[in-house]
Formats: sequence, C-alpha cells, structure tokens
Amino acid sequence: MPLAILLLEGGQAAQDNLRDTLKATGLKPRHGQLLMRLSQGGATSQQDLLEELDLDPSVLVGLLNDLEAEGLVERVRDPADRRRHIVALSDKGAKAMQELQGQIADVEARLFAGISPDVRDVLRRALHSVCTGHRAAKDNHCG
Amino acid sequence: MPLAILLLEGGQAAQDNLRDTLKATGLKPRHGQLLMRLSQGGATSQQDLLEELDLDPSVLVGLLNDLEAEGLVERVRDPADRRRHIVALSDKGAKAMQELQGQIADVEARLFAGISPDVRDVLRRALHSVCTGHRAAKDNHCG
DNA sequence: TATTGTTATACTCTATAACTATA
DNA sequence: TATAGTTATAGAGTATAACAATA
Repeated sequence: MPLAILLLEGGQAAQDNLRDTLKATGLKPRHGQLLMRLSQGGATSQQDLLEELDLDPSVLVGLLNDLEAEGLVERVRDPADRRRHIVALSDKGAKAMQELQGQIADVEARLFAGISPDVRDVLRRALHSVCTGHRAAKDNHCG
Repeated sequence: MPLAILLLEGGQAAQDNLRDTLKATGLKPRHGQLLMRLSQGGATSQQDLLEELDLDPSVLVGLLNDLEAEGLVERVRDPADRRRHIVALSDKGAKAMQELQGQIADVEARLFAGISPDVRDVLRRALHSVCTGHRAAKDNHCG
C-alpha cells in the first residue's frame, strides 16, 4: 500500500481517536490542534495562525469563537495595527492545557502502542518534514 | 508538538495533495483509497470492505456507485449468499489503476521529498501498525 | 429474527463571497 | 486601494435511521 494512502489512513485514525477522547470536554480535534499551537507558539495574530494551521479564515473564526466562549482564549486588538487581533491563551486556557496534554498523551499511547521511542522519534521528524514541506509548497502556489 | 497532532496534520497534508492530484480524474481521495484496496486485496463483499476501510455503509455505497458509473468497478451477487455483493475491479478499472498508481507515486514523491528510503520504510511499518491497531481497538469496542 | 445492502435525510464540516474596520 | 477579521450562506462530507431482499 502506498505511503501516501497509509498516511491518509493514519491521519484518520488519529482524528477518530482524538475525537473520542476529547468528546467529554466538548472540544474537537481542531480545537485541540489550535490550543496546542497557541500553547507552544505563544500569542500571534489570526493571520499567522492561518498560515501555520492551513485553514480557511472563516473556520478559524469559528474555532476561536468557541474557545473564547469557553474562556480558554482571549482576542485583543493589536495597538500597532488595529485591524489585527492578538490571540492568546487565557489563564483558564493555560490550566486547561494541562488536562488537554494529558488526554493527547493518552491518545498517543493508544495510537502508537507497540512502537518504540526510537521509531517514534523518527516518525516525529518525518511527519514534521512532511508538514513543513506541504506548507512551503502551498505558499509557493498561492503566495 | 505531540505525535498524535503531527499525524493529524500529516494526514491532512496527504489528503490535500491527493485531492489536488486526483482532481483531473474526477476521483477523490477516498475513491483512490478504495480502488487501491480492491487492486491489492482482490474481490470482496462490501461488508469486508467496510471493516477494512472503516467507513459508514452509506458512504461506501456512494463511493461504489460513483466507481460503477465510471465502469471501474463491478458488483455481482454472491451466488452462495444472495444478500452479498462481490465487488471487483473491472478491466477498465484495472487499466485505470496503472495511471492511478503513477499519480499516487507522484503524491508520495512530493509529500516525502527529502525523506530517505530507509526512513520511508520505517514510516510505512509504523503507519501500518497504527492503522492495524486502530481497527483492532474499534472492533473490540463495537463487535 | 438477523444480516446485507440501499435510500432518504439530517447533521457537521468546509469553502465562497460579501461585508466592516482599519491601514 | 489593500488587508484583518467577520458573517452569511452554499456546498461537500458524514452519520442516522428506515427500508427491501435474503438468510
């Protein structure tokens, strides 16, 4: 089976697993993905998030609305350019991240059971390369 | 970034890439995935395909309708159990597979550019393990 | 009564385009 | 005039439930 198809299927497995695990919290995989980015990358404009996460702007707005309604995220106008929103985790969001990271670790344990730490490391680097390359290719086409 | 999230994003990249590449043929990633299974696994009942591909029955029916309308796939009643459909590639479908495999190889080349054959092999085994494990876990819950 | 496959339908997710406000 | 973000809406994708045919 071609690697591209296997990756498609693996991604589906990850999505299913995340959906099940996060269901109790009311969050969906994309919320988790977005919170992770905010937790790791710090505060950024929505424009930057769009590039990093490769989403449609309207989708990002919806996700942020959900998270803001839960009080996990805050949007403040950038004083330097009042068109921009600076998006950041709230204190409540930072706390929620601890639980979230635990749940995502559970997903990882389930998903990659039977795969050694060494291989997981290789996997991590390879997937990072795939995602980076994909973003770069898209930027070349559209930007 | 957690491996589960990276896999989610990698799967998205694979899906995007497949969608773009297959657009000209009128096929979508799931059509390609299904054709690949049929090409490798030979003829099977729809029930078997459901287990392998982890889809909703109604989705599979739609995909098969599309492929049958294009003449790429044939459904025949199983004489041993007339409730079942045996699904198989047609001659036209087998020919189309050659082109499809080439296109999927192109996707793979783009997606995994900069990743060595050795690492690709590790990746292949790891993803296979992930998918197999995921299917097994689901069967335990629901079956 | 259970199973295979199908249909009809509702639900969710995503993409498109038009809009507001700032620059 | 262009950009950041938003909204409204249409379209694609997915899941649910009722159904016909066969076992």
